[in-house]
Amino acid sequence: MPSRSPASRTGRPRSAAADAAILAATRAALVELGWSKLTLGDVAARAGVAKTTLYRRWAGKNELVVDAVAELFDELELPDRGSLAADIEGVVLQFAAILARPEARNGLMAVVAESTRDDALRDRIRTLVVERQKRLVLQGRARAQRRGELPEEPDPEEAARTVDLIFDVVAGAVVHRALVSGEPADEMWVRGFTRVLLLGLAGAAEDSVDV
Amino acid sequence: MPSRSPASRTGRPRSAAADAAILAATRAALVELGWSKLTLGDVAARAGVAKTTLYRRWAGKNELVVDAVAELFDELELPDRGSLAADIEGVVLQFAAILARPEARNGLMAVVAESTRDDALRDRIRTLVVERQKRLVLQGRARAQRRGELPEEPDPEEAARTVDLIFDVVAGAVVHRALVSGEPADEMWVRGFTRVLLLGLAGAAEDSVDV
DNA sequence: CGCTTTCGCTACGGCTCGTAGCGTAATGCC
DNA sequence: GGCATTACGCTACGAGCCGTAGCGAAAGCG
Repeated sequence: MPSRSPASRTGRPRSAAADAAILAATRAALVELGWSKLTLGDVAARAGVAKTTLYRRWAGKNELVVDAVAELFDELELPDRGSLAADIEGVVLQFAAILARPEARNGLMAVVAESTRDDALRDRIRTLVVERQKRLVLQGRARAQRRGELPEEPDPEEAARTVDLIFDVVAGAVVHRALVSGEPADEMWVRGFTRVLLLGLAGAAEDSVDV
Repeated sequence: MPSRSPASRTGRPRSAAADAAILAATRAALVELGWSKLTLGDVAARAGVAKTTLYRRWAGKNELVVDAVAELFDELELPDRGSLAADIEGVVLQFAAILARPEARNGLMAVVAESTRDDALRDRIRTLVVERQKRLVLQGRARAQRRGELPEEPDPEEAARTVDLIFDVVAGAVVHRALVSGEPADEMWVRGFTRVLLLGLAGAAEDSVDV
């Protein structure tokens, strides 16, 4: 996902291997050095690439790290586990596993912080990371509605608001657990979370319903 | 909250006014420059203080920004609004208002990202920012239990897990809405969120209960 | 008054940044 | 094959920030 050259069909093509090497080197540098101490010169050296090559493809550190981290979220899937609760638990555990990796924790939050002052960066994150996650919410919700576990929402605007809300609650809770509270979102936590999400605070405490 | 000098009762005392000026200058610099372009030299110049003075009090950029941002959360309170739902809505709106300020958005996420590689910084954030917020959850929960809106939880370990869960859900959702989705956590959103939190996904869609 | 600590100022080596310049390598088109 | 075009590796550079040292002056305390 480096910055595309404007449709040039002639000349030497860019090395796809270099792209992969640079992104992998970026993740490795994130693990070892963290965001603030990561330098583009170091990344280039790790990737076995000249610094100038790196600058020809990415505008700066922010864009590079977004692309490097975004690849981590490619593996996210939503297999049908039979019930809404099981689907949620499955995808949340996947999400938590990604956030447990140091390159994700470190890089993701940093670029999100930077994106509050950079609209282009915000769009990049939205396209490469956020939208892919949100698609899972849409998918799981539609599936639950087919099962009759969630009511249909005729108004499309209202439905969009609901999806956004669910997404912020789910993704926000997992991220906060992993990064701010700094404790693992393990199976026990995910069960409790799913229970609250489906039944609410009062309902979750009751022993009667098994999820 | 700068690094304390080891109990020296003699000599020239540190200027408290300088502390306040430095923290205010840090917030101003966060607004104008953002985290990555903020330099300690610039902060010192804004505060009308020598750069060396700044380094005598704070170990580095991370610690300084944590302290500067932490002050923003001092105003958080939990007035009794009569019901759990109203209490939640009130405190969430306060929290959202703080996160709407650019110095909070920008600085907070950046130091959280850095804290994934710095245990001392993580503790600092926990003490100065997170614990104060969590106290509100404890307080609101106890109040709701007195009202009979939430069940008592005899096992203290279980109760602690519940409080942690609620905290991650509430704070995480608001932060994610404000910073990742990048849309305001306004009254309409907060109402929808509170509804889901109390009633769960299925229950929130029903029209029968007014919260 | 002396003792102690802080303060402002200047200066410094070291690091990273992002770019420019050059020669070379790899492709498409004729 | 020759040519135009683009990517690549390498070197070098001015600029900016970092964090620290050293100094004299200022502000408290007994």
